[in-house]
Amino acid sequence: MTHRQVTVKDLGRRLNLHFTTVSKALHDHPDISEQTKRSVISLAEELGYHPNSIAKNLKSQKTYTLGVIVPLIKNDFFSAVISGVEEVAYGRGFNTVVCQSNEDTEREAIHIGTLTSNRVAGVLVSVAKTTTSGSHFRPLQKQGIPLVFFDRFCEDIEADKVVVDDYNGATQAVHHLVQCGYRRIAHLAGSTNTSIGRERCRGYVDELKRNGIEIDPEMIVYSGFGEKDGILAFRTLLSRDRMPDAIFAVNDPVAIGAYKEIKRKNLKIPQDIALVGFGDNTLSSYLDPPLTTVEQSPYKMGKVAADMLLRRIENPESEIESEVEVIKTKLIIRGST
Amino acid sequence: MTHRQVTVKDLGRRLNLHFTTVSKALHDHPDISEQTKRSVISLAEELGYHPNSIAKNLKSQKTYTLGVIVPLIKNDFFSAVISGVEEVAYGRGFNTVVCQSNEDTEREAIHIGTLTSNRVAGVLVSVAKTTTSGSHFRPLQKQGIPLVFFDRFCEDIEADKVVVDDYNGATQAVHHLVQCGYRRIAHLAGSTNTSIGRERCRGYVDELKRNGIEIDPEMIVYSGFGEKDGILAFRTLLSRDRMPDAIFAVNDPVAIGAYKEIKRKNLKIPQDIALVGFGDNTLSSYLDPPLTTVEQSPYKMGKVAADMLLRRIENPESEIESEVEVIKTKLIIRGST
DNA sequence: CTGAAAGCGCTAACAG
DNA sequence: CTGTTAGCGCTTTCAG
Repeated sequence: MTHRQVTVKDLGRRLNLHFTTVSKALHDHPDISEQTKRSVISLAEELGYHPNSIAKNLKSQKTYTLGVIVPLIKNDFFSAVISGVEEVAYGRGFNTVVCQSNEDTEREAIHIGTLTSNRVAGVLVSVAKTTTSGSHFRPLQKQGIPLVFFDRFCEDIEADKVVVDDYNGATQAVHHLVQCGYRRIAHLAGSTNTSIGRERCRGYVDELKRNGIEIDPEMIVYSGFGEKDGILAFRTLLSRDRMPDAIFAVNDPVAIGAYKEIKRKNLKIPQDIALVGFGDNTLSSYLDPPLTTVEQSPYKMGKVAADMLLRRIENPESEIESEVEVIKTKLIIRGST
Repeated sequence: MTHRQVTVKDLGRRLNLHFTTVSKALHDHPDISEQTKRSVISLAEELGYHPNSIAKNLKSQKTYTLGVIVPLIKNDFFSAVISGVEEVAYGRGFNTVVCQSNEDTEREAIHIGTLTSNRVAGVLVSVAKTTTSGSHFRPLQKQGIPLVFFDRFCEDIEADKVVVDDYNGATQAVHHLVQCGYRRIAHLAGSTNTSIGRERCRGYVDELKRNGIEIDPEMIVYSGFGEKDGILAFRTLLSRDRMPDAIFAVNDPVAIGAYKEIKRKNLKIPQDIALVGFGDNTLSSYLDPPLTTVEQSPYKMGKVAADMLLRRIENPESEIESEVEVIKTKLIIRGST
């Protein structure tokens, strides 16, 4: 049953041809007679011959594989990015190998190692939360394997990036709240040691100022990026002096945490308190009322990132400075405001 | 900048050692003196040497890569499966290459082709909806590459499978409704040309019978698997003579469609009508009331499938009949019943 | 203890 | 038109 893999030699043996002749025939080389080509090709089909890409890659010192490392595949955002990456990779004849770091820097490093060993053509990474230094990405660069960060990146590594326009997304969200007449707008900020947290907070602050609304430090609660963080952050907010009339949350999970807590306190959204998220997670549109949020287009982000990477792969010598692509956001207005 | 990749020969040249000696040193071969080993290893680290897996694989005729083909990566269920696969693959030293078929048989076949060419160690597939014949999986089997189907499979291909226990999941759901005192239980069935649809419907019917409840054909509506199908199916149900007091939907999207429609008609869940889904989609727990549903454990399914595949890979000669693993379901009781 | 030689499957330059 | 040869980077005998 388990037939050994068919090779050009096998084909040659059966046809009394040298295996190199077979190889040329399969590549439609002009040297070879139509006659021979036909017989080779038909035998190849009959035996289910598939050229060994490993040998080919070894010879050519090239490979048609992209590596992707994400914190967690089973995640709305990242799986959509991967979908986008696979889509353009497939279209350009590349395969995609997917690795998850589980937010663990060491595991990230190990993945970089095996991807390097496998001589992937390029690597896409969204770094683990715990990753501070990017030194484990150096091997890639040493081997001349191009690297593109998406969404989360390392400051200390010079590489292409694709990021969401966090700042403008935040201003859009806050602008909308102001338009709706809210004035006491709170911000459930993520942790500000990530660029995402910093930029969204900056957008919030600037947009309030731009509208002549004073910044009240009491109205900013620093938390994490999860639903639980949202719950806790909202409680903290309530424990302070003055009630907000609207909340801009750093992302949808945090907004959803706040949402749950608001409902639990029997407050009405948006009458008592309006709520805006960031990310347009699938379930945000299913809440009651559905959540106003900022669209991040992860699928598009994956496509853009893969595209950048492939450009690098196809122009290996270009000493172009690293570039940053910014994915435009779009405000999605729903019932929560 | 773009340094050529470092090889054993490079190391050898720098140390005045033959490259085979270097190779042995790196593999901690007893032949080699500690002295030499140390110098080799330290130079390897210094130069950022990473063994070329391609060459290694070519030599050994082995590869440490699993291929996964799913209809769409950007999908709750499949991305969770992939997550599970990657998890166990990683733990056993394997990489995972992910391909999406976009529910297109031809694209599925192309993926099979490149995976075959890349001599992946094994392949996991959930087949595209449009796939009827499985003949494009033959090349794999011809090359002796093991294949495991998960969730969706081809009847005409002899291969290992991992499937959800649809029948018992359905009986659990219906049993629960009966326990709660509902008697007029409707079923929004999917299309019954899939095993999923058939088995869940069979479970529904049998469980009613087992409880002495007569089957009323008016209470079964055949639809598809999407939210829209749920909406339409519920309307159909209402247009018929008698109102159900509970609904068992073939999956969560259909249940959610019904849910929306029920709310639109100003009926109360579960007072006027109870609702059970199947699949435990993320958003089901966020509905108000949250949806009672049957857990499918896609993450676990991924793990089990990868495990089966790796077992085949590690025992290539075992002529064991193909096996079927059934993932047990679990009823998750929430507010909708 | 270290080196030489062969070969994994393929391609490409060169001979016949 | 077809065959020979060499080599991609590595491991694995087998000699020294």
